[in-house]
Amino acid sequence: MTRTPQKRRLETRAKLLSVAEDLIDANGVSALRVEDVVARAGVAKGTFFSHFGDKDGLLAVILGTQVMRHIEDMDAAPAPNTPAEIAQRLSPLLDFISQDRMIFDLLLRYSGTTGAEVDEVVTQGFLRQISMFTGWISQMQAAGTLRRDANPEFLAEGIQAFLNHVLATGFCMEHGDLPPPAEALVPYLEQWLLT
Amino acid sequence: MTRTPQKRRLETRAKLLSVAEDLIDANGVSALRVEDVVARAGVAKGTFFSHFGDKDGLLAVILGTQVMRHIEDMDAAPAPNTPAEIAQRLSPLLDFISQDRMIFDLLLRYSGTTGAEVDEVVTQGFLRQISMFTGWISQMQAAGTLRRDANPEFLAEGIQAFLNHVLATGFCMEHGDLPPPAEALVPYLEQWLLT
DNA sequence: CTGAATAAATGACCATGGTCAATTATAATA
DNA sequence: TATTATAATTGACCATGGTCATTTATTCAG
Repeated sequence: MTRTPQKRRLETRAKLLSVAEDLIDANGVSALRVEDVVARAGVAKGTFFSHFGDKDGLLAVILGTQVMRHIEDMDAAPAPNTPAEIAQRLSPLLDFISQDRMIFDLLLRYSGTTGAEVDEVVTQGFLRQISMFTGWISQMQAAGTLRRDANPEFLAEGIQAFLNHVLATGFCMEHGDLPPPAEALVPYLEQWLLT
Repeated sequence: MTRTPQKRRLETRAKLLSVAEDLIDANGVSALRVEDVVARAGVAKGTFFSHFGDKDGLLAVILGTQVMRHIEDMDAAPAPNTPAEIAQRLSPLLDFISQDRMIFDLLLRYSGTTGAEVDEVVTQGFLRQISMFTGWISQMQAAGTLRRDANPEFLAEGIQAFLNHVLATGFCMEHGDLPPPAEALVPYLEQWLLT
C-alpha cells in the first residue's frame, strides 16, 4: 500500500526537476552534477536520491518527457506515406537524441524497464512509438504502398532497430561531416519496408 | 614519434591484464574494481590509468579480445547457407554478450572509436565481423539463396542492427523466461535477407 | 489538543574512478 | 663511467555519485 505523497514532497520533486532542467538547458546533460542540483534547489543530497533513486532516474524522467513530446508531435501530424516520409517525420527526435551520446545510452538502457513502474516515462514512450509505427505501417499496407508479407508490429520493431543502428553509427564516426541521422535511415527503411 | 615501450612497461601491462582477467573470471565484469586490480598486481593506481586511460579502456581490451576470438571461431567454420544458420553461428557470441549488460554497453560504445587507434581491438572486431557477414552474404547471393537486390555490405550492416536490437530487447525484459538471443534473431534475418 | 505513527528531509560519511606533481628506473650521449 | 634526457611509476589527493542513521515535519486517532 503506497500512500499518496504529501504536498511538500511534490513541491520538492518539482523544484528538483525544474532546477535540473534549467541546468541542462544551460550546460547540457553531460555537465549535470547532482550536487549542483541540490544546492540550487536548496535541499539535501539524500532528498534527491529518495526521490529519483539515482542520477539516471532523474535524467530518465526529464529526457523521457522530452522524447514523449516529440512522439506526440509525430503522432499529431497526418500519417506518412512512404519510408522516406517516416524518416522525415522522425527527424526532430533523432536530432534530439544525437545531441549527446549520454541521451542515447540512457534511453536505450531505460527503454524497457519492463514498464513495471507505471510512471516510467521512457518505457511508455517506446511503447507508444512502436504502436505509432504499427499504425502507420498498417495504413500504408492497406494503401498498398508497403509489403504485406509481414505483420505491422514486427516491421515496427525493425524500424526501431534501424533507428538505433543509425544513431549508434552516427556517434562512432564523430568526424563532423556525416549526414543527419534521418537521412542515413532512409535506405534501411526502404529495404526493410518495401517489397 | 612514439618510442617503443620498454620491457618493464610491457610486463606491467601484461600483469594488469592477467590479474583483471582472473578477477573477471571469478566475480564477473560488473564486480571488477580498479583498486583490486592494482592491489593484486602490485602497482600504483596511477600506473593503471597511464596504461589504459580509464577503466573502460582495460575492459575494452579484455572483452574485445574475447569477442575477437568468437569472431575467429565463426570465421573458421564453413560459411552458413541460410539466415537460420547465420543466427546459429552467432549463438556463442550472442550468449557471451548477453551475460552482462555492461558488456553489451561497452562494446556498443567502443564499436566505432573510428579505428583511429590501431590497437582498438573492439573496433577491429566489429569491422572484421562486418566483412565476415559480407562474405557470407556474397556467397549466398551467388548460390541464389538470398535476395540480390541489395549489396552485401549493406545487408551486413542490417544484420548488425538486428543483432544489437535482439540483445537490447533481451536485457529489457529480464524476466528469465525468454528465448536465447540467437533464436530471437532468426525472424529478423529471414525478413531482411530473403526476397 | 496531545501524543503516537509515519512521511520527508538531512548531512556526515563512504565507495570508487580518476588526476598529476614528484620520484625512480632506464636509455642515450659524451 | 658520469651526465643528462626521457620513460615509467608512484601515491596523496580530488570529484562525484550514492548510503543511511538521525532529525524534523505531517497526519491522524482518541
